[in-house]
Amino acid sequence: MAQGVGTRPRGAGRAQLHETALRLFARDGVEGTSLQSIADDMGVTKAAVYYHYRSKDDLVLGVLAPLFEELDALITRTEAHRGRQARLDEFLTGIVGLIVDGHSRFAVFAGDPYVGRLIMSHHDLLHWFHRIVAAVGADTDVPGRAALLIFLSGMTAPLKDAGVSGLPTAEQRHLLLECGRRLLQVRRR
Amino acid sequence: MAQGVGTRPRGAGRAQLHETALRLFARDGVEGTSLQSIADDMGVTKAAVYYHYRSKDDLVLGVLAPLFEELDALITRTEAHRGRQARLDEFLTGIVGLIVDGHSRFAVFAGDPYVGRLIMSHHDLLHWFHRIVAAVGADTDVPGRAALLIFLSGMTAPLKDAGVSGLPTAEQRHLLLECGRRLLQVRRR
DNA sequence: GTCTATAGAAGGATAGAC
DNA sequence: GTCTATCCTTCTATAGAC
Repeated sequence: MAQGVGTRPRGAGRAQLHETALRLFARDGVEGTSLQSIADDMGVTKAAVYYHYRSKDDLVLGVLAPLFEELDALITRTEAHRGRQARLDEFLTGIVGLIVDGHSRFAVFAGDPYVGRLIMSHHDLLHWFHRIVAAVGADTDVPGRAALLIFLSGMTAPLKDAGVSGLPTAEQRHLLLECGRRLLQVRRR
Repeated sequence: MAQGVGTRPRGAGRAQLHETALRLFARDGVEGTSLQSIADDMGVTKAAVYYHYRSKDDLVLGVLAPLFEELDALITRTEAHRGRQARLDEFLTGIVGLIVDGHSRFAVFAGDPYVGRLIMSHHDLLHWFHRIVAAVGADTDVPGRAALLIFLSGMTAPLKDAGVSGLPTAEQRHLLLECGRRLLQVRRR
């Protein structure tokens, strides 16, 4: 069956490259991972990597691309709800799912200094963040924004803990969701 | 006045080196900061940096050293309290203080992949984490540990937000403390 | 689609003059 | 305490054979 644009079968090598690169990025950081080490891990040479992407930056963006799409869809879904509580719930559920099932893509996205700078100059991370902030109604509310930031940037940490990563993913989701709800619950003065 | 061990005045250059290195580490990540760029920023040469530290790893540890001492003191102080609630309170207040007043030392410590690996092989980060976990009584409690991890690793994010970093430090402390309390409050089933 | 070979830049680190 | 000069390694990236 034809599966997309063009006739060329878009290599299985590409999928393996994504998988390998993501794993090393998550473990050693993007700047701590050379194209050489990726190639070594795959048992090929650097030049084989350059066949798929013409620069390291491109590779990083390529690896993160699926996350960008899912993030975009989640925000759109969130914006469709009415009422802050409903939006918060949709967003939290969705983002927790992305993190637990995302094979550490989110950790690389949110935790790596190199990625931060890269995104800032390509996709504009700020645009997404503003949409998120507005979608959950935290744009006029400094404490709310602070809580959201803590959650977004801290959320991936428990998954590296042995006691948590050993749990079934359903429980991981539940655990993170609990934390998110506790942290982001609106407070009346 | 004699001020410490030895006769040599432990240069003012060293203090400036610490300040510069910390600023660049926080902005670009440790691996994204070359000794060359540090030297350039200070208006000296690489060799001048090597006078103070014999390797980059040593420089990183030197820059973080004050944090290690403060962290150690805080944990000891926390362990002295009786009752989980009192310990949690002492710890939260202390750690928030370290982060707000620490000139981004904690951000580099907790957020940089390079530092993670470095500490693992020198000071043993795990030892500290276990002491922290035990001190606030989260060692047998997986959800509690997850919440603690989210807080410790996410806590520095709001301070990079313009709306938060513009506040007086007293309010920043209050804001973070609120989030910590909400997140770490013990839940009965 | 994968390889060898190599260019060219940048990084960490050292020796020794001033 | 800071400099110049240099070494060695590693990195990104390209050219061109198979």
